[in-house]
Amino acid sequence: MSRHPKSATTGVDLRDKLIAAGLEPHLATILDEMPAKFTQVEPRKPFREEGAERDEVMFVRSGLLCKYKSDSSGRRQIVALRFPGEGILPRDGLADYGIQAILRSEVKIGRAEDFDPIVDAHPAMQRFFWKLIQRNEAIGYEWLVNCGRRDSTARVAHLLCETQMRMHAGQARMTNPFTQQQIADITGQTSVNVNRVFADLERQGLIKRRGRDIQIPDPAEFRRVASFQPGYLR
Amino acid sequence: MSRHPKSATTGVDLRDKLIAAGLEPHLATILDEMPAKFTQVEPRKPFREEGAERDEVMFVRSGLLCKYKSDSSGRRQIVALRFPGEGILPRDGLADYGIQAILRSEVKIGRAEDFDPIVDAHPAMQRFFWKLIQRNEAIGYEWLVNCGRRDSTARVAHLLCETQMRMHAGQARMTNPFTQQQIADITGQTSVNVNRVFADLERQGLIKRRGRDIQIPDPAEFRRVASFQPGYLR
DNA sequence: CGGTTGTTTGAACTGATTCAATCTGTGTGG
DNA sequence: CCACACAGATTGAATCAGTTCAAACAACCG
Repeated sequence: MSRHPKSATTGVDLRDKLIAAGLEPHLATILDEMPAKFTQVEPRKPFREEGAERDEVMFVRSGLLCKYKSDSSGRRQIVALRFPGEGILPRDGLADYGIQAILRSEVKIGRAEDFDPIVDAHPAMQRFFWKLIQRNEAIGYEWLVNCGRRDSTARVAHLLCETQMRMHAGQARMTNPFTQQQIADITGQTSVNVNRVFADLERQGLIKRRGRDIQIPDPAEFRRVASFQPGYLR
Repeated sequence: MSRHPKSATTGVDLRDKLIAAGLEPHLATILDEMPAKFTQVEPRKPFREEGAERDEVMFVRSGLLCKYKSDSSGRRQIVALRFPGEGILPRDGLADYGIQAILRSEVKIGRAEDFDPIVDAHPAMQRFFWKLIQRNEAIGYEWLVNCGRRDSTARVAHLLCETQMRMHAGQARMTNPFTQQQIADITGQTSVNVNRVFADLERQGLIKRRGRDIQIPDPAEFRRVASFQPGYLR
């Protein structure tokens, strides 16, 4: 099975992406022309640490980033994902989470001091980011339900469904971008158990695997098992 | 043991609270004078349902509100709390969560159509709410770590520590506003187990209980057990 | 080829759930 | 003031889902 899948995700044009998400074209242009640099972020290497200054805006052009926190006992929890077209807004003060790449990613990084005045000057842009924040909030709530109330099978299946949507993949197949350890870090389990869940899902005929490629013969049934209701992704 | 503690939480002056949280006085006044009505919200009664329109701003004056979601199997997860002085911002479209009172609460409710123009007109107010949103985001991330990575004892202890801070109580004692069922709904457990955790904590001398009143003989040790780092609350 | 990362499997263990029963305050109506 | 209903807390026993530890295996990379 392929262990290191090529970053299959195609790079997106950020400006188009922002427009598709509802931002007016002329505002998207302003954002696009904001001084910024594109950076390659490698998986498994430290990128932004917990407790560091976070005075940057970041937009993911390709790949996949995660925000993570570590408990005092060192156990890691991934608390959010950022797919291509999504971003991480600056916050003042020290960030309580770190950032890492799940797949090799291209990230556009701008400074808060350039970003903030732009947003201040355009109420429409404000409203736009407001909505994005609310979407992220809704996803966070859904993750809490996932961790707190669903069994391990549903947790993994739900993550796959959400990932599928956020990658804009079809419902019948997808390429799983995560290692089993990362799925464990997202769903609050151990990698050993995630492995068993995958085996179970396959045994039940809910998925077929070929390396990281996953076929879903009956998407409706799969979503039922995952108790996945895509509404929260808007 | 007292079963129905009087809503011990004192009502706060919302304007003062907003100023204390960093909003400039003249902006606080504007918000304060926004058309709005005060409502009594009773615990355990439905207040705002999942999937309903959510075109209101709400500020908690006294008591305690929660946002909750239900899984398809009907299991309930509380995904956020709102203490006095905190608020719930409007979102466009249907909300994916319901709202209920944990304690009898007084809530100031305004319409989004009154609130939005005010925020649009004042970048400083924008920045203010931006920060509040980021605080809520940080709390959400911490809850994910709590549910995903800590054992049941730490989960309950952590919730108590956070509650203590957000209620502005001292570190050596507090009045627990939750039923054990609600703690279970927050920490992703069953009420039976929460009960056992409380018994354990007491047996270990980490807390002393008298009804809903909790004494914490050694706050530093308690926070260690909870792996509570208050930084995320700012 | 050797090193590294990720996946798979087994066996033993344990923390938490489930189900069911009991107990204890509180408030209500007679 | 008592009887009753009710919400919430407590406890026990059986069960089970998920962890832990350890080892083996597979795929890719330089």
